[in-house]
Amino acid sequence: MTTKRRPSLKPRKVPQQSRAENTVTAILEAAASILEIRGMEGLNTNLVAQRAGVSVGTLYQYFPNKDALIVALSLQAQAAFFAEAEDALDQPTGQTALEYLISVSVRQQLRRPALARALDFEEGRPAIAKELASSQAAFHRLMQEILSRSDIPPQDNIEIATDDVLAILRALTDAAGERGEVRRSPLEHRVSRALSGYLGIIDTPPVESSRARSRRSRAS
Amino acid sequence: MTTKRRPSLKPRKVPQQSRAENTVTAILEAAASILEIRGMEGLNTNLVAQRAGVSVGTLYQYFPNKDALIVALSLQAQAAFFAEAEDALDQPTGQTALEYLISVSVRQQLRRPALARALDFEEGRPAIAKELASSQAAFHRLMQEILSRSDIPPQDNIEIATDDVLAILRALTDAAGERGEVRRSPLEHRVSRALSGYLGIIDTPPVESSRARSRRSRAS
Amino acid sequence: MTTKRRPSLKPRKVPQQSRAENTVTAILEAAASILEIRGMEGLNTNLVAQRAGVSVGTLYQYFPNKDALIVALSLQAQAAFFAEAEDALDQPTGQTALEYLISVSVRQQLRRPALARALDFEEGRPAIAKELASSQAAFHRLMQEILSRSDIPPQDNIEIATDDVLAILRALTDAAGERGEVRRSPLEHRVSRALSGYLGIIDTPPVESSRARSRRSRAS
Amino acid sequence: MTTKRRPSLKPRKVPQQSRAENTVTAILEAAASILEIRGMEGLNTNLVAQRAGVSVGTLYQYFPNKDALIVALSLQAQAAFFAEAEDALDQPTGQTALEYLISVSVRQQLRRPALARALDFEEGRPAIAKELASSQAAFHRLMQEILSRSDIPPQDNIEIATDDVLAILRALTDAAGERGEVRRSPLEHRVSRALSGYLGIIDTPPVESSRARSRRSRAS
DNA sequence: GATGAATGAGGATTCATTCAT
DNA sequence: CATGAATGAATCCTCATTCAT
Repeated sequence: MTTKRRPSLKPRKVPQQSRAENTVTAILEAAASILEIRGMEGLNTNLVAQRAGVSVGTLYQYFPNKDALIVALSLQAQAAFFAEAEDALDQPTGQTALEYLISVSVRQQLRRPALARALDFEEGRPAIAKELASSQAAFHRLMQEILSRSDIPPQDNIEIATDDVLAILRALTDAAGERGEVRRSPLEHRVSRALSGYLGIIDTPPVESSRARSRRSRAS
Repeated sequence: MTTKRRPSLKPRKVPQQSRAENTVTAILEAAASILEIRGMEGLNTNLVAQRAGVSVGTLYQYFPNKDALIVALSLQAQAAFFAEAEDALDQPTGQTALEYLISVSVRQQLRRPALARALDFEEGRPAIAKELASSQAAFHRLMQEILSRSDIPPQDNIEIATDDVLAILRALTDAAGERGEVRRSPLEHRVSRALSGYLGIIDTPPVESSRARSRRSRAS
Repeated sequence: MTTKRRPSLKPRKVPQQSRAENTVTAILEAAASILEIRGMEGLNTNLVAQRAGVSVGTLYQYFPNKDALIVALSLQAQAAFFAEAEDALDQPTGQTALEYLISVSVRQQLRRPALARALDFEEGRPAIAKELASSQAAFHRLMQEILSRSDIPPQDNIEIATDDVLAILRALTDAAGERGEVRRSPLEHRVSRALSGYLGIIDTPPVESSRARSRRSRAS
Repeated sequence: MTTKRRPSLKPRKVPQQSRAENTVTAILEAAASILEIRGMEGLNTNLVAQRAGVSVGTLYQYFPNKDALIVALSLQAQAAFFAEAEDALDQPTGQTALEYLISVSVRQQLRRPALARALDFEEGRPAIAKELASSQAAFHRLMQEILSRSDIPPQDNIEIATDDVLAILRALTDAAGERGEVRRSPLEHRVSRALSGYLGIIDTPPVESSRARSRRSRAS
């Protein structure tokens, strides 16, 4: 007992041998799959270790506590997302960049929808959010940069707009995942419409008709 | 239009507060305030009982288990919401009905934002969701009825659209609550824009001014 | 996890029903006997609960953690000691008061020597010492008051002298307990000699005999 | 008198530091400093290894278990003490020998007071005491030899007297260390008074001045 | 009905120690 | 010999729930 400093949620030690790397991977995958199937309430460190084929002690060599598992999983997902998402900046216009981002988000979310939802959920917990702050900020910056492009109507409060856009993105993809949707394109459209409306992007008439047409045909 | 006036699902007001009624109220309020301040992890039945000034035994007299507390709290919030929300059906058009609903949602959410968020969060848990299914369905029906009005563009899949609209509504109000926003009007605008975009509602310029007027009067 | 305040070591709740009082007594006695026989390393909350014939949960109703058990045990011992020790102040002279105190200490220590030693030991741990500070201070004051009597040579630094006297008292009684001594009188003599020497008290020959006599009668 | 000069029980100095020797030294020093700063509860083999810059495996190469670390540390301290303490036997009288021993003890204790206290503490644990028995016995013999000198009043029970003298010595030096005292001379006086009193040594007034003188010269 | 004492399964975490490389 | 990854028994502690009074 005595004094107990609040343990950081960062990984405790970096694996230095390859077998250790495997161990970490196995632990994370075990945690992911439990989270997916049983949710946070079914997640306990002993089970994770068992499923990963290691002892609890080993788990704790790499993760200081249970929350650190969630953090690591989130970070992993975010890194995967970011790797693809950054390319959005190469898009010529804000609108295409936004579409790109939507597409990436949707793709990621529908890969392991249940996991993604569970993580979205957990990321809301203060203890976790705190740890992910910097990573989240990177997202925020990326999105904000896109929203600041000249072809996107200027927003009253860019910070809030960014937050909201991300919230809508998450809400719709989570809902789709929960529903068991698997087709990406319809979801992308719906997100796109909500965001366009939110941001005040007018569907330019000429473009609109052609795009709408193609959408209609694709949607069938 | 379609429907006129149906009996609400929940009593509009609680009858003369009997002793038992008082106890239940005290317990729920204790649970609510704990949920608000410490979140779900800080909520435990012993603490709730203590804060409510009753014994745990008494708590279990009224609530069969912990989840029942959450369910009751949600139900209570939903009843309060529904009491106001039903009037949306009296609105002449789908658009005004939607605006009305947005307004009610925002108002409710900003009353006790932290509590509302916590409940939104918990309602996602299967165990809870199951209990709330019928109440949620009522919402869903209400919203769907509005979205089916003739002045709102027909949606490809009305079920999904309804879900999505509710998801967006929740996402934006939760985000606002988390941010500490207190002014309703800006939030209502933002939600309105997102939903209009999602639903394909074109903001007809002339209508806009009249809408703004009505909104102002409602906001008083 | 989240935030974890350092729990106080004070009893968690005061028993309000008589059976609860019995429970607390049983827990403390169980802890005492384990401490006596197996020492601190053999002491664990599950074992204490089992030996007390209650569940762990019950133990934790009354003691916030393991250390709180030690604290309670120490406090109990100190209270017992104090009850007798205070009468030392009624003695006419500092020297007789000191003798009186020695006698009380020796008697207490030899009642349950192993327990007393274990507690003396644990009281040294910062976490415990902190909690006992005020109780210890009372001792300190009592002793200091005695050492300040006119028939005891003035000490260079009364604080240090008090500390030292207590340390010697404890050291010799602990050593005696460890050795398995059971006779009080020889131990009292030895302590008395050490303290007299430390304090610079000259054993006035005539007085000595009378003191010896009185001691003998008290010892019966 | 009785004994002249016997070979010390421990090598006076460690031979040429081989690599293994260095490792052992590093481990012990790491353990010592942890013990000093965090006490026994902060001491764990993994930490010791890390602080010593070696792997746990290596630590276990040299020390069969954790207690062996404590034992080694104690043995080391006792060897250092003994190296100086033996010379006490060269003193002409029992009283000067005792003074000499007090002086050595005080000096040792005040070098690393926190460590010394922690070790004194641990040495009380049966598991440790058992291992140290023979080394402790050497102390005991040394002290007993001194107490048996003709200028020291004969004790009722020489075994007990020896024990008690050592206990007082330890108690007062530990208390001083805890208090943060750094000056040796006042502490030596206090110990000396307590022991003289205990042993029945009369402070012969004329002798007193000469003793003070000799003490001063030693203290330089 | 109310009380609050008691329960005990469940889960987090530590750390001495072993062992494959 | 050294390394550091892995082990898992041991312990602490929580909290939903039950039950005697």
